[in-house]
Amino acid sequence: MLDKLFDHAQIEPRIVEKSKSPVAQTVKSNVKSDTFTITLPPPNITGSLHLGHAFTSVIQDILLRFKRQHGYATLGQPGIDHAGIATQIIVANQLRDRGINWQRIGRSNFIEQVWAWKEQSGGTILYQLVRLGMSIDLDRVRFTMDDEASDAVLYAFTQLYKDGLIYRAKRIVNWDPILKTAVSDLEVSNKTENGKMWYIRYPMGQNDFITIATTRPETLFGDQALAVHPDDERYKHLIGTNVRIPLTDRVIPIIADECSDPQKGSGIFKVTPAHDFTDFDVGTRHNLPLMVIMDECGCLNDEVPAEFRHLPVSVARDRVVNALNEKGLLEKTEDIVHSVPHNDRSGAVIEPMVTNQWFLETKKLADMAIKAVEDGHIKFVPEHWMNTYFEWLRNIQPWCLSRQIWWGHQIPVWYADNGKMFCARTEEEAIRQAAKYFDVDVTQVPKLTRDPDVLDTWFSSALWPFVTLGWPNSTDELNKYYPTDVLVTGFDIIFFWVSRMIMFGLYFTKKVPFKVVYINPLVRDEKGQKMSKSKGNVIDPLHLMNKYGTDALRFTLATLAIPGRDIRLGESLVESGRNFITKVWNAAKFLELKGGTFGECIDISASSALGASNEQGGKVSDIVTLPLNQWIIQKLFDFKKQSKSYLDEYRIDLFAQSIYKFLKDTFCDVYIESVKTCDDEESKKTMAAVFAEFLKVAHPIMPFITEFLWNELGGGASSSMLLLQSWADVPDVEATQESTLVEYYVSVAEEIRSIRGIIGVKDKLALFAKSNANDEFLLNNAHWLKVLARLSSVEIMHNLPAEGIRFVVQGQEFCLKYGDTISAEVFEKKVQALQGDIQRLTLKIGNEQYKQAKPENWDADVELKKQKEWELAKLQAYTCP
RNA sequence: GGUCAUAUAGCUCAGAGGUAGAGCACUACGUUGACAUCGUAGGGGUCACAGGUUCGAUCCCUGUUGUGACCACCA
Repeated sequence: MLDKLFDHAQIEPRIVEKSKSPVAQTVKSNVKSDTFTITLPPPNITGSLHLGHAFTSVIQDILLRFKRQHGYATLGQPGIDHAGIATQIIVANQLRDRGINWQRIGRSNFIEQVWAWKEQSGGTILYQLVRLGMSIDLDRVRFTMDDEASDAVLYAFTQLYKDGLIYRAKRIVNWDPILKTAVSDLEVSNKTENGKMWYIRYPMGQNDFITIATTRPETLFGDQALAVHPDDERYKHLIGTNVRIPLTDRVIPIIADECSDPQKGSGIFKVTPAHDFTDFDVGTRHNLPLMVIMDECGCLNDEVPAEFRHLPVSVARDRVVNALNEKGLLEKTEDIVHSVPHNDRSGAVIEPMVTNQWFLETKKLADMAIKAVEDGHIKFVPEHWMNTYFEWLRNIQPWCLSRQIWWGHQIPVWYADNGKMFCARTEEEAIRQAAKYFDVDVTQVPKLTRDPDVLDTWFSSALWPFVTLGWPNSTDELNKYYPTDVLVTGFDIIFFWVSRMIMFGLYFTKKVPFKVVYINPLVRDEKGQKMSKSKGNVIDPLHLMNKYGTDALRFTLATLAIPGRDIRLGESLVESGRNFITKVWNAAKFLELKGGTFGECIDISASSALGASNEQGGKVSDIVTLPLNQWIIQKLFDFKKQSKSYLDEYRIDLFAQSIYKFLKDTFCDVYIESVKTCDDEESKKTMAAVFAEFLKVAHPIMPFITEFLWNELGGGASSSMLLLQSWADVPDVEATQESTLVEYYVSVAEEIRSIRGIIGVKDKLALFAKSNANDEFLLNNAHWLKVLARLSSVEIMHNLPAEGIRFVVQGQEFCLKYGDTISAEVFEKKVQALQGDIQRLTLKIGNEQYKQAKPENWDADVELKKQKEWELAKLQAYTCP
């Protein structure tokens, strides 16, 4: 006996436990050659489950379960990411809180601390994902810094180095003076701030000067030139002459460069190649020296006059401005609003600075990646995200790979004292290379020093889809599961991750890493705000799961998986999701009450009699005789077909909707209500069969309740778990006459209900139907029509009574008798509605071109108009009290 | 400055070239063989605006406006 409500807290853990082995098994299975693979985006080891994870995960799991049910060898590859900078910050802060300075304990001690922390907290999120119903095998969890992944990273790096795509260069990068590392331009976000524009006079000759505008006066010590536009009449004559940098004795030239915009500022700009991105390019064009005037902490260094040395930028700026002012070299100051680059993670103001870094030449890789999508080898869902992808790749810059932090994959390059580099997967190999280079025995090689930098976290992430399957070794798994099928992720990491996986996938494996990129919407709060800890509007998925059940949360998220639109999630939505789960539960209770079980039900699977006869144009009447049962089975087939096609198109939202509609509108509202009037075996068995099929279809979205009911109502007795039950085969059957008539009388019932609303009568009504070819059917099926339409009796007549409300459905006349009266108001309303319809139809029918363009539609409209006119006439014939 | 998305009921959002839909909220009624975490019914929309294509546009095209996001620039 089922309880009053579904007790998710009790049942969910049991189902999780029970599912482990079959989930793991389906990965190993070699029965079927078809595979389906999703590499789960590895969450950070610092992470805990938030709604964004929950949402992405549910979408992935729905796809995984759907495919697994259909017999695919299904792999959802789990893993976690070492998240270089993010993790280093967290562990450093933890040490600080314990009174330990992370820099002082040294690199190897620090890394030991991170590993310890990883062991302790890493992976919690994976258990949370399993609670969410993710059908993944935790024995397969990989880590982006495990031994295999590390080897793969070294392999990839050395390969790219050998191919000449990786190089070390002194170039301008985004420098974070707090973390003391380079960061990628993707990690930099610009914040709009109030600032000032200073107009500074650069002395020229004896008494003359030239004015330039800048927001960064403290960088003037690094200036190498002033630039004007070659066609700017105001300054043309100055090109080639010199000016003196204020506060110094250094003299720099005035140069001509196209990129100077006469409209901006004073039309002249100072060129500081070592500390500004555009200036770097100008400097390169004009062979200007790179003079770095800052240290790694963002303080001015010894290149500047003594009084400004070792000052942080902000302090130095004020001092420089004051000094300029005192010397009369500050012309004016303007308040402006401008954007300033920040690092989100550390909060630091980014200083563009020239440093030695490792770069990856990306142009060729990007071209390959662009082509793969252009040629349709990779599809984006929704498609428009392609544009974002293309836009970035077409303007791609070299990828700065190196980070000056400790936690990560250390760059596999060793230096000899003379600066010679040896790139190798191991130190031994580097020594061998050095021995060859120095032409000495390996034991005689001078001391080599390994590059202290580590790789950008996304380097290892970019290899993830194939590293998790054993690459660079040619493993069975790699051959079987790669390329993977779908990548589900957020639009915010299209640049960081998606495009880089595609580049590396194509480069290293010569194959696309995945065939479809499903970009899922961003989860926001009820007001449309981005959820964030600082705003305090974060909804904890664990809270929702505890309160409403995991199935409720999954169902709710699924209904919201609308492509191309951010979703707003409030608790009330999950509540209505929970209500639907309860509805499923209650339908099961009714089936149980009726004595229906899955062990004894009509076999409507593909192998059944229907399936066999289907080849000869089988009909549902071959397996059930009662019209109601034929009808519901036909509805079920439609539902299954529709559901599958929605999932094939990644319309998870419509899939959820079709589950909702079938269960509620079709199965509960019509079928269960009608079947209450039937006490025969066939109906019981049909109901059981249809509900069993429903559970199969609904399973990917609500695995817990469906699995439980499957077992509870006898499905588990004869076979394995629901998660392995296929609902793939849907026979293509023609509607039987009986089921068509059921459909028809259901619509008659709907019409009666709406009339009842109009006349405002609640009592049971007597229905008279004009005799026609369906008389016998109507008599035999009046029992359920009476329930659906709340009728006291159904009678067939050749001449309908003169009194009562007349209506027509598809040409058949009906009359409803009632004791009450119609109020003048509702009567008038109905008349107006009919008149409006008739007027609209008259106009439409009068359109000669319409008649010619769509004759079938036109005929239907003519018929419809006749009916409406008839109905109106009957209504008006009725004397309104 | 560039790109993309988006505008439909009080709210959150589906939708199709030919009568505008759901859920929530609201109103009324209701415990009739599962279900009050419910049922039955109801009110409520110039489908942002302006052009164009079409016999017909809320839907397709163009433009405008609002909103959101991303990229770039920022002397």
